[in-house]
Amino acid sequence: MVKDDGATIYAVAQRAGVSIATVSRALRGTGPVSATTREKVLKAVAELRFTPSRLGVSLAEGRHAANGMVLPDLSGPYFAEVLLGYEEVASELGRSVIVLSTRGREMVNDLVRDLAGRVDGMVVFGRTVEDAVVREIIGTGMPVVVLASDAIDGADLVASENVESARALAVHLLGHGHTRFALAGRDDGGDVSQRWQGVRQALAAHGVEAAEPYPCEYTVEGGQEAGHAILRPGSRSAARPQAVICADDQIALGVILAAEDLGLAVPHDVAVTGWDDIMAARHARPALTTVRQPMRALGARAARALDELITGTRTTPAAQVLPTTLVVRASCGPHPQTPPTAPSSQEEMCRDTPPA
Amino acid sequence: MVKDDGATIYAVAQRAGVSIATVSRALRGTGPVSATTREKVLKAVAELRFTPSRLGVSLAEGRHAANGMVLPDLSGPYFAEVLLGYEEVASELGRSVIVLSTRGREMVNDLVRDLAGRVDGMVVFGRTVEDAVVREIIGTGMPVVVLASDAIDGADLVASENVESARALAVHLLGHGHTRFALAGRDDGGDVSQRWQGVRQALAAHGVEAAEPYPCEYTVEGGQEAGHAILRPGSRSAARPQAVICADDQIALGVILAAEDLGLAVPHDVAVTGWDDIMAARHARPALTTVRQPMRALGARAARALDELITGTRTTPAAQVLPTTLVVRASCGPHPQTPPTAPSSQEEMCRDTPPA
DNA sequence: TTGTACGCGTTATCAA
DNA sequence: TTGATAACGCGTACAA
Repeated sequence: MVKDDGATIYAVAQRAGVSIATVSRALRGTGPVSATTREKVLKAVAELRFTPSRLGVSLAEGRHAANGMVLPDLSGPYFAEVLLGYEEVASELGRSVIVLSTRGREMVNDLVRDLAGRVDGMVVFGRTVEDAVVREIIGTGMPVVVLASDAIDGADLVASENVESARALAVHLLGHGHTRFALAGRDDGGDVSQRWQGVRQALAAHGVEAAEPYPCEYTVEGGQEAGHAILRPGSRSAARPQAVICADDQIALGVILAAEDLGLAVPHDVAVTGWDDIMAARHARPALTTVRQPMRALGARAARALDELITGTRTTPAAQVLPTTLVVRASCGPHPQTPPTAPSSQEEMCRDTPPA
Repeated sequence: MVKDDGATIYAVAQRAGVSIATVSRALRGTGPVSATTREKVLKAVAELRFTPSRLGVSLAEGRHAANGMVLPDLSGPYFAEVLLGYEEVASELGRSVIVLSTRGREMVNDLVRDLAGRVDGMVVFGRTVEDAVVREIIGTGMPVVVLASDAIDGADLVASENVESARALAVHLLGHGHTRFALAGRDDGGDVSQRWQGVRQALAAHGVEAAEPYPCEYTVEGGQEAGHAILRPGSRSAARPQAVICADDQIALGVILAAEDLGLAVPHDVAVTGWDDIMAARHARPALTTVRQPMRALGARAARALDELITGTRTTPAAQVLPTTLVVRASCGPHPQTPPTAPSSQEEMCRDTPPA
């Protein structure tokens, strides 16, 4: 019965003394129905608590009215916020959202293929599924939007700007006089790759070279581990780095924890920066200097782009890159040009207001 | 075409020179098929890149192989973590997850009814949908698990313990010598009601009475607003409260912000506590004393309970209440019995390790 | 071991 | 204005 109300359109038709075609027309207003007949139908519908079976509708209409989203993980604020923006718009557009988290799951390919069978289009976070599988799905004609990654042929891309803001971050740190840098966060070949690239370019332009990124996970624990490895006396390089640039805020929080463990003061002994501007970044002490991503907007944009592709409003793939904001707080060091007593004056590029 | 590969089971049957019944049997192993025939079928399947239409399968099988989750919001770590635990288990059980966030949406009832047509069962967070609608859905025979709320007849309940831990929290604060308490967070008639109830009981047992909870939203901004209202000189009561117990961590972070705004030191001038133990709670300064909820476990338990109901393993509704942990950190005041130089010794009931 | 035919619940076309 | 009927794509008794 696929748990509906049990009542089918046939039951309604019988009860109203009409044909199923008339019931359908009366209900969706797709064709002429006399007032009298409509009355009878609606009455029968009410009495039987009839709700059209979603399965039947989808089969006949040839669409699911549902979108998918494939993300690597739901822990941490970043993906949840993107999903939030996505669901909000998708729902507004009359589409349900099916989520698939691939975190450490096997059979991801099969799960994604199954998902593809349930939706009219899907958003795929970069680095969650093999490119080959994404291409395969695109090949079936299904609209796909790739999120926070490099473009894939035939799919839309929605990402936030990485290289420029990474440069700006690095330049800001150079302005503090730092010359020994460490990077924390596994190079994922996607978003983070671009960040490291931007950082390296900016540093190189000033004759500074950073060590290879420490390949940790994007979690607080991963950051803590990285922090120990990077900051422990004589661990990786001769001299302890003066600044640790982290691939995301969670790593940065972990690095700060590690610094505490080692008796180092942030930012006095070592500067630490993050990326994303999650809630904890603002409330941590020292508050995190970071790069704010428009997380909800990413999801919302992806939802709209996907809708265009599905409805056929647009047929050629497009790419949109959303701007980010450097948020300077305390963790990168004192900003002498302003009195340290006024906390809000620690912000340079952006006031420390909550994200819109 | 509902965007599959386009190839239907008929095409496969024709190509393999067999009937669709044989194709179906060969593919799902539900009946005898000769090795030779199977070969032919698989060959045709591969050549045509055939994937059974999910719609057809669902229609024929009479099930969606999908579960729903209705939550009020996806912002903030709490709901995302619960969803994570839910999706993880559901996926493991071969079920997709459709999410519906009701945050400030109209037509919630219709959206929930639509969701009901897409799934074999659903988890509903308390206070997201009118009880009448939930009952209506239960009335259709659909398995429902209510999350973090009061029980509803005919539905399972999964919640975390509130009253006892609220008592413990209040008692701990009383132990600090505080006698003037304020509560921040709108009484929602569900989870939070229970917390306020527990707090009040414990305080009353010591002859202390708390003011009415300040009815703010469960966000940092809401907490900040509440903090100002509560802590501003001469605002609500004659004497400023010595402790502000907040309905969740985000509110608590906001209250701390407000205290800073007003030039008050936490915990010296005022103690602040939260609830949930989100990531930011641990990294805030002062670190938040809070009550840790097993967020992922809540989602995971709900998924398993729902599965039991769907598969019929269990037919009578059940309720499970998961234990919580009081996590004592710095925001509730100094703990003189231990040297303040050892940060980890600030924990009484629970070491400040990351949640499992 | 294989094939036929029906059921699942709609929408939509076409004839009346 | 209405009704019969053909899709839509599959699973599966039942017959062969």
